[in-house]
Amino acid sequence: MSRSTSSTDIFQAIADPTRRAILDRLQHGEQPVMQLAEPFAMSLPAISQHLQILSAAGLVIQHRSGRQRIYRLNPASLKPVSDWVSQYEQFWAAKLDALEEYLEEQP
Amino acid sequence: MSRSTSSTDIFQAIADPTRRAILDRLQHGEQPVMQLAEPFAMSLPAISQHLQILSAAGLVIQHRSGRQRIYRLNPASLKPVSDWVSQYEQFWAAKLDALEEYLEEQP
DNA sequence: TATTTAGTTAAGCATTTGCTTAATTATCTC
DNA sequence: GAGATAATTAAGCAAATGCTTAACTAAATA
Repeated sequence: MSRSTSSTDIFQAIADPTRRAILDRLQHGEQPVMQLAEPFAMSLPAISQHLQILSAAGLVIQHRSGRQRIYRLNPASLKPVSDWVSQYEQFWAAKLDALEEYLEEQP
Repeated sequence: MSRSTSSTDIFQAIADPTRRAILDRLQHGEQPVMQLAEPFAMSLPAISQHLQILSAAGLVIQHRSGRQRIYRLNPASLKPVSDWVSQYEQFWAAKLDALEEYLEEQP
């Protein structure tokens, strides 16, 4: 069965909590795999696999430095998610506006 | 093996393209299941299961009207996603600012 | 009351996912 | 060159996921 989800789907990539945690860590600057893996209770290959998925989605960029692989955040690739969710922000903002208006009309 | 992903995880809920499409459709107003299912090339139980996942994540709210189940968007429950992604918006905004500055400094 | 309509629940199945350990590649250091 | 270090690739496995069809529940209608 082949569902339409491409393997580089961004929404799929950020669905996993470990991968989001990796991205969060990368906010404090680029890091080699060893250092990235440090807080997680799983094997290095597991982290490596997560990094491949993040790479495929364009969320991280990699370069080599000696025998280390340095991973860096590529935050602009989150734009599709940002755009998608901002549609709904309007919805709840509209709701809050309506509440404000109502409160102001009260004596 | 029990991964830490709770069954009501919002990021997991919006990872599936069909579920995002359902949410998108609900932007135009609340709808019964039949109507929601109409554009999708899958069985009604499949849609029903997707709606259960969206419900569990708090993304939709349901009420009954006769024999119909009316589903309505609950957009505020997307806030965790919005908050998470907005951290990264700062990153790419900062990058664009830096680019602007650079361009202004050019002769 | 019998039937149709709207939807869910149950059971089953193939694929995908997230991990593991073992083997491999590449670089650095002695 | 022989190890040690950093990381990936390969193979395999249990659990989760996204569907399916069949059976069920509940409300409307003839």
